[in-house]
Amino acid sequence: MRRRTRVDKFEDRRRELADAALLALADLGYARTSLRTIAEHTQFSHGLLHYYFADKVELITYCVRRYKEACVKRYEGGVGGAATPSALAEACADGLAAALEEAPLMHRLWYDLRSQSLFEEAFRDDVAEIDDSLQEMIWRNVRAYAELAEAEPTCTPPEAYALFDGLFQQALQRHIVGAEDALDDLRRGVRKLFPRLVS
Amino acid sequence: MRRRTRVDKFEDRRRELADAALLALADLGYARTSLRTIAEHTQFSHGLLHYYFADKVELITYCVRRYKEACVKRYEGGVGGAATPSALAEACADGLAAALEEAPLMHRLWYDLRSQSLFEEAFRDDVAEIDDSLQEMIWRNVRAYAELAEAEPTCTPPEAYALFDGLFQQALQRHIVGAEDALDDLRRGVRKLFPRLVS
DNA sequence: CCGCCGTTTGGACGAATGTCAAGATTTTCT
DNA sequence: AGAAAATCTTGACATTCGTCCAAACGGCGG
Repeated sequence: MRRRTRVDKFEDRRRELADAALLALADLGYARTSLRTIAEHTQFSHGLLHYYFADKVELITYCVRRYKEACVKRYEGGVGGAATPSALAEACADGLAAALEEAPLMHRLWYDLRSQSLFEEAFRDDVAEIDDSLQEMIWRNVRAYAELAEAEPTCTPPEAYALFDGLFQQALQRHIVGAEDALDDLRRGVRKLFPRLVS
Repeated sequence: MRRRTRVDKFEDRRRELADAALLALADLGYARTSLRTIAEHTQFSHGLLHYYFADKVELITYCVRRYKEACVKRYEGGVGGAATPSALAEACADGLAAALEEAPLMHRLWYDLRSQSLFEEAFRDDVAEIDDSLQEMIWRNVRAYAELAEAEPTCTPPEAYALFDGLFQQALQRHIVGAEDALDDLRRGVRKLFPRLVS
């Protein structure tokens, strides 16, 4: 009982600090975010970060894992109630576009961290896990589309994920620089992609 | 005449320093590359960098432009002598896979810089230019494929680029972490993508 | 040979960084 | 209430960063 509350409080504060760190990272990007700027996004001083995290790498990796939690929670609902193939494609397209519109800075951070993981091995495992769960999410949709269309997928799960991710990343780029048709183009591109991936 | 040689020497040295900087950036990534580490990749001292470049941003942007030069030069040749659609697709697939295998660290740097451009506005214009030329390169191939197949492209140039880029980026990720089938999967993915993009 | 001018060096600067520890403060338990 | 444990602040440290500058180097025309 007592032990429970103690570790729980500790973990709660870790989460709180990580969430603040994620906001700072989303604002400035990995390269420009220091521990002190992270602390400025909280109500605490910078020294506290080293009470809850051994060093900067542990903090960042914890942030990445936390981001992943929110990510899979968001997408695991999936698009269940679609009766026709095109309805499913449209629902998926709207979902991706909504995700982009809702939190573009978080997705920008995701691509930043994924790039960083190619240089910093400490991030690779967590980033790979997130990539896997995103790939699963995409594949569930492709498989569901194929079933509704009474066809078979003509691509592998990594292939499908790469294609969808390419569309999403480009849309994010254009959305961030202010292109107003980025979201619509993303929706259109996603809708058109589904039929290209089944027999 | 004399003036020519002076400015030429100046520009030559700028190029030389930028090339060394690109090697350092490819090694360490943007976030971890300082002016002193760049200087260590040259035969000169760190002070010299400020003789040839006003500040770090100007150096990096110059590097990005220089990278672009090499990029477009490499791809502008294109795949001219293909008689059948599948031959063209295979040539393009081999070209992209070869580019990845030949200089994976440079491509890693490209994706790093593209991510940075989402945070640092100073890089955006140069990055956008490179993206445009890559998009053109992809579109030339898609159009050529459509002609050989006596069909019409069913996608826009940005769409095509996004899809190819998604495949390439994933292949790069997997290649860098040591996946041995990354190159083969990239070739297969590219070959299969062409027929999906024409009527 | 000297003096000039473009080049290069190496050190210095202030600011910012990650890390750490000692002390102050708050919470918790008896 | 008082002791013990936790949480948090504060200031300091050694480095490293981008930037700047005075001095030294080197080739070339006079």
